[in-house]
Amino acid sequence: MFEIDPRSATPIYEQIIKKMKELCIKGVLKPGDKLPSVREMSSMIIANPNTVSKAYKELEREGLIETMRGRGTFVSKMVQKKLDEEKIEIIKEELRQIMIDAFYAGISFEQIYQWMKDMNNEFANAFHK
Amino acid sequence: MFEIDPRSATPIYEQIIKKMKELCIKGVLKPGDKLPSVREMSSMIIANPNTVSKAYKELEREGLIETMRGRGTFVSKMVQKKLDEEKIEIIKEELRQIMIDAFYAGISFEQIYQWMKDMNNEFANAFHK
Amino acid sequence: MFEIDPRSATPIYEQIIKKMKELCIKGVLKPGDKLPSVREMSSMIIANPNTVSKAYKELEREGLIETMRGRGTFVSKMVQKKLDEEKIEIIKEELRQIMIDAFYAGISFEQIYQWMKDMNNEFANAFHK
Amino acid sequence: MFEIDPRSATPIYEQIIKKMKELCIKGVLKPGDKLPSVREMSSMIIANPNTVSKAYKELEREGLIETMRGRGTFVSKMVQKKLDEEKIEIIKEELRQIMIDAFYAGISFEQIYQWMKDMNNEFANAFHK
DNA sequence: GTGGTCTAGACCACC
DNA sequence: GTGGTCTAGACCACT
Repeated sequence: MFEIDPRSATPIYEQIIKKMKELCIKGVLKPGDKLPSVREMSSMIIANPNTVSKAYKELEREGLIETMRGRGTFVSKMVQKKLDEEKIEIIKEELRQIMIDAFYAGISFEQIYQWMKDMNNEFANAFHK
Repeated sequence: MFEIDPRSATPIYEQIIKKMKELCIKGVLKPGDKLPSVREMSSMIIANPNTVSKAYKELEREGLIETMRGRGTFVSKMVQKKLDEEKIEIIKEELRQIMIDAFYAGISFEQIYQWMKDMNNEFANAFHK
Repeated sequence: MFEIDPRSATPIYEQIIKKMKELCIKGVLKPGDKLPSVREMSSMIIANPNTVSKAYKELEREGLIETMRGRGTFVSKMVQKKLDEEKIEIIKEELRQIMIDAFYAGISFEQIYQWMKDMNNEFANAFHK
Repeated sequence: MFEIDPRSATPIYEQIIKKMKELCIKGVLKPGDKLPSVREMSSMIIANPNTVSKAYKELEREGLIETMRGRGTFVSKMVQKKLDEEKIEIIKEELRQIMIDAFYAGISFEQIYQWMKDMNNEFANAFHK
């Protein structure tokens, strides 16, 4: 369920953030659910508590999770999808880069579109609710 | 034409690589075209020559450009789109991450698809040739 | 009337203290009024009794409330405004910090002054008696 | 010029942030100026590099400073005072709390207003430009 | 040289 | 029990 690759080029804390977002969007983690404590998680994935803490703080800053002092960390009830112009521009640029990489890797336009549809399915059709 | 952002989180040498690929796919740079020399480029974008050199070497390794000793660096004639399973898997993972980020940024599925089509247009319909 | 935010970065016991002071200065709580017991309050705001107790003790130490053994806790009759040099210096530093934050948040000097006047009104003109 | 109190209740990294903002608003640090490197600063104030780094990152997130990879950290040229509703509400609440504390400390309304004007002077009249 | 990431281990406040 | 802060020291990528 929670796999982290310590050898990967992407930092561990980022892997945690990504995994968490994925679990939330897939509905595995629901609003109000308690997350493993920093120490629990750090021993689960064999990482330093500070590293987990860093991931949790970033997720909190983004509004996906909330920490209740002395009680633990929970999935937020209100995930307000705020339209941040700057953020949108960044995502668009990332998409452009992927399209370029995909082209050079010989991936077809249709293949990408198919992947997108598959992913939306995986995400419990999050995009069409 | 060649904008680099020294403040960006993505390394300068990577920005150069990306920009190069984009110019190639858009048709601004055509096979056989001569690239600015490392020194020219480094003074153009105000970067360390080593940084530019690193980008050129990586582009050469990927087969997009070729260095002719004593004559300069040129866009390759044959850009072989090699189907590298590993590379494809990486791109798919990146796409998944973009889909997740897009969801939380409030971007719609249709918006993403529209962007993709626009980009293909920008890229001289590279995907449908 | 008595809202506590368990998600806030400021500790719950501190939130209670602040809220109490606010209710006193606004005249909602008057000298001699009985406060909810620790247990009542803790169930009202869904907090640990120890947390409420800590807040009450601090308020008593500051002289705002008094505990009558066996009878309960009451708002003090004499709130002596003691001029503590150290305390004043702290408040001045806090004000300086707010001014800096306000500047970077794009808040105008006049806006701050207006807020101050509004708050004095809220506080039953406590400052001008 | 850069005094940090390791015994203070406010975390060192926060003290750095506050000091930095103050130096910027006072004009001691000007847009484009280079900041001491993380290591320099950490030895200057006798703190751990990680602690300084944390402060720098937060300042960067807030847009006051920018880091140029491998070159160092600089005061931003564009300090866009973005009107963040949430942030403004927080500042207003902090101001309310200060007013309450000031009242109980026996500080007069006029005294606070005078302080504000003095501070604006200190800040090179930042509020009235 | 610069900052970014990570670990190990410590102490503290809050609940 | 929880997370927040800090230190010491390490390794790495980028310029």
